[in-house]
Amino acid sequence: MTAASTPKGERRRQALVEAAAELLVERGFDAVRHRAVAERAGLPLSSTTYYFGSLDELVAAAVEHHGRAELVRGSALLAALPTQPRGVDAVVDLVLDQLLGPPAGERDAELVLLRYERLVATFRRPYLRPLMHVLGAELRGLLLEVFTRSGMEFDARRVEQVIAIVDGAVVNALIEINTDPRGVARRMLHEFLAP
Amino acid sequence: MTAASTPKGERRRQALVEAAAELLVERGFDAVRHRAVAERAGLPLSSTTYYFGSLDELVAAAVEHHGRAELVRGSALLAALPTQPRGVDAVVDLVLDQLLGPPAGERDAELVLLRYERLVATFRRPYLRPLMHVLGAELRGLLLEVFTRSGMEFDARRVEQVIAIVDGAVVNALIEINTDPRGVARRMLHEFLAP
Amino acid sequence: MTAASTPKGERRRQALVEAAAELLVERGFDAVRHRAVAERAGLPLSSTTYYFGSLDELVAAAVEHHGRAELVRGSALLAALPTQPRGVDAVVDLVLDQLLGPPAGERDAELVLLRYERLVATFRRPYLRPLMHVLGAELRGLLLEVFTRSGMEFDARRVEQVIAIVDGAVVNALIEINTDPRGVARRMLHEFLAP
Amino acid sequence: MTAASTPKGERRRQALVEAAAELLVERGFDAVRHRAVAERAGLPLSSTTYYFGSLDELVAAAVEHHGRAELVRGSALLAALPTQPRGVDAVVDLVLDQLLGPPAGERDAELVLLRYERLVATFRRPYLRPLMHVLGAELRGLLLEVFTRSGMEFDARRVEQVIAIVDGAVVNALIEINTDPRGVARRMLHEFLAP
DNA sequence: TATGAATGAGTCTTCATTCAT
DNA sequence: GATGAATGAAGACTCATTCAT
Repeated sequence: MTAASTPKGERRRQALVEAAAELLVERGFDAVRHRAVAERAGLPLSSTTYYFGSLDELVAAAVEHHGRAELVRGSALLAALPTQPRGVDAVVDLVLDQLLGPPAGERDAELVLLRYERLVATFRRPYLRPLMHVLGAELRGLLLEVFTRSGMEFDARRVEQVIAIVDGAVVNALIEINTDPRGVARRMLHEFLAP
Repeated sequence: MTAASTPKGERRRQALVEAAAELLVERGFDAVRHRAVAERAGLPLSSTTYYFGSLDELVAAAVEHHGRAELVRGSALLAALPTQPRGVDAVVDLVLDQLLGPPAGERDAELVLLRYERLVATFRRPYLRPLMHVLGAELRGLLLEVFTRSGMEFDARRVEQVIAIVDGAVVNALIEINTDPRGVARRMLHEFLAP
Repeated sequence: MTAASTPKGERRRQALVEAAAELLVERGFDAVRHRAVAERAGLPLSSTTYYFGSLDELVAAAVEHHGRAELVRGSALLAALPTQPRGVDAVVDLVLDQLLGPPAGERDAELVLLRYERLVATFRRPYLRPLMHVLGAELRGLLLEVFTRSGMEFDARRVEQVIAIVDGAVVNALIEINTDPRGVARRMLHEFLAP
Repeated sequence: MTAASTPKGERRRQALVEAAAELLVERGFDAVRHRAVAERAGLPLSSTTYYFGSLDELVAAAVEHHGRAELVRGSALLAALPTQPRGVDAVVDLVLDQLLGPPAGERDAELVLLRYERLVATFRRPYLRPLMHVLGAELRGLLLEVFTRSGMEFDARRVEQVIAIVDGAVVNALIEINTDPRGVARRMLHEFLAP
């Protein structure tokens, strides 16, 4: 159903979005240029402006691409999560899974970074705001459910605190040479939830 | 002693740094360009490459300029702070003064934003790392002293939590339209310190 | 009979011509582009190349559209004009009605401008020449009749002088800020006819 | 004194202006593009934006180049003109020399055309207005002097009529295949001055 | 008969950096 | 020590036209 039934135009558009999304993680917002995207997608330069009215649109699509993928993954994790009381250690990891994505791998740091780059970048790119709000709301929903299924009665305010702790920890860890944002956040969140 | 005894070269260098620093707050890292800096400083274009080996050096100088200014201000606040027990409300404000700068008006958000833009930007600009570390260490020292003088026995770990709470709150507030990062951080920090 | 009996193709073609004609007055020859025309007509982009072999054809059609409309209006004015001796003042106005169109308000200048833009543009657009000749001949016929019905025995040469005076006056008035080509032409023509 | 003492930068700037001016006569306003100008001048593309802040500036310089050259030529003719009574025939030719430039040669028509293209183009290019006013004023001064030295007491109004007659005649002649604007204007002006 | 898709060529402009003086 | 001059590479975006369907 993918290759066969997806209209060709839609496939090319998708290829551009993916190319842009890759550049976004690898080299940041500044790297998402018409030329770079087209080359990576193996498509002519003008296809970028054909499928996207402006570079901003393409950037937004790339941000959304990542955001959606993260939410899909988060939802999947949640769907597989039985409702049962859990200890702090377990909950902390579930929270990090939702907030920072999969535990590790090659580009762990880059992928985590992107979550904060886009937050900060939104300030100077108002066109990202609506998208970021939607993404943020869905993430919070997921997180709330994680707590619920773990037997913890957290309200929205408490969830917000958890998010703040994790994000604050990560943002400050970003300047380390061999940064381990996940590790730092885990420690901090653990202390917070089990003082 | 300043104008008279400072060598001309040093003065011009400083003018460039200040111009770059202004651009940095106003329009972000991308706005720090040779041309823009030189024009704002009222100096010839090539003075930028004459005094700074590359644009990165200039960016680093601008970041340092802001960082140092913040620390100077923070130190001054601290110097004027009598040692005496304080309630949570008072401490929260002192912390925010150190972490986010003066309560401010006009460009409050921009100035706060810069603190996070540079944190996040450091990941892709390794040359900023040493500087950011020094700056961070000094800030933490200031913060620790604030707690000490307020009769609170916080250790480094606790300070780190406070920083995380504030930074996490702010970073998430950055996507709001009429963002009030300071207000959000105040609420969150208050809940954290006086649950 | 118009909407009902006009074949669909012919109607769409006409819509394109009208869109092009609008762009032509509003923003000049350069503004007549496939995209702009199609968008304004609310038709698909490729309909422009489908109904017109090239952009030039479309431009020519737009020029003709205006030229014909002016002649139709001029003929109507003439048809309503009783044969009777007239003073210079009255004749001057009748001439201006024919040469510059209705006294107008809002876009007076733009509409007048077009008459000269197309004259000048014809030099570099040979494909407009035959059309411009036909249009010019008909206009001269109208003008001659105006004089005749006003009791003035002007020959073709005299008509040519009148045209020159008006056109020369207008063309020179085009560089004024709040240009009043009609006013300028009226004064000049008056002096010419009643020295 | 030309090549030797003219600073190099000024020479290159001049080369660009001349290239632009050539394109302007040969192919009209639309042909004055960065690429085309740079290529014709044998200079790198970016030299065009180095010497001229925008394409408009370059276009204006090209227009001024022609305008000034015409005035210089007109002044020279005038300087060589003894004060003495002249017949209509002679005066007509002197007027045409001033208004249309040298009698003939290769690109006669193109050069004449430019005088009207720029008049008409000014309407949609407001930045040309001041320049066109200055040029126009100087031309009128020249013309007035021509009449004075020929023993004709023309006032500004009469001069304006003469200009209108010539310009109107030319503008209408521009649509002819083998256009002879000078000839047409001569006949018309003659009739006007010696009816 | 129509049109959506597509693109190569070109538009103006910006910029970091080099270099001769 | 200082800078005006210069430019290759790249930036976002536009457009007439072609073509498969």
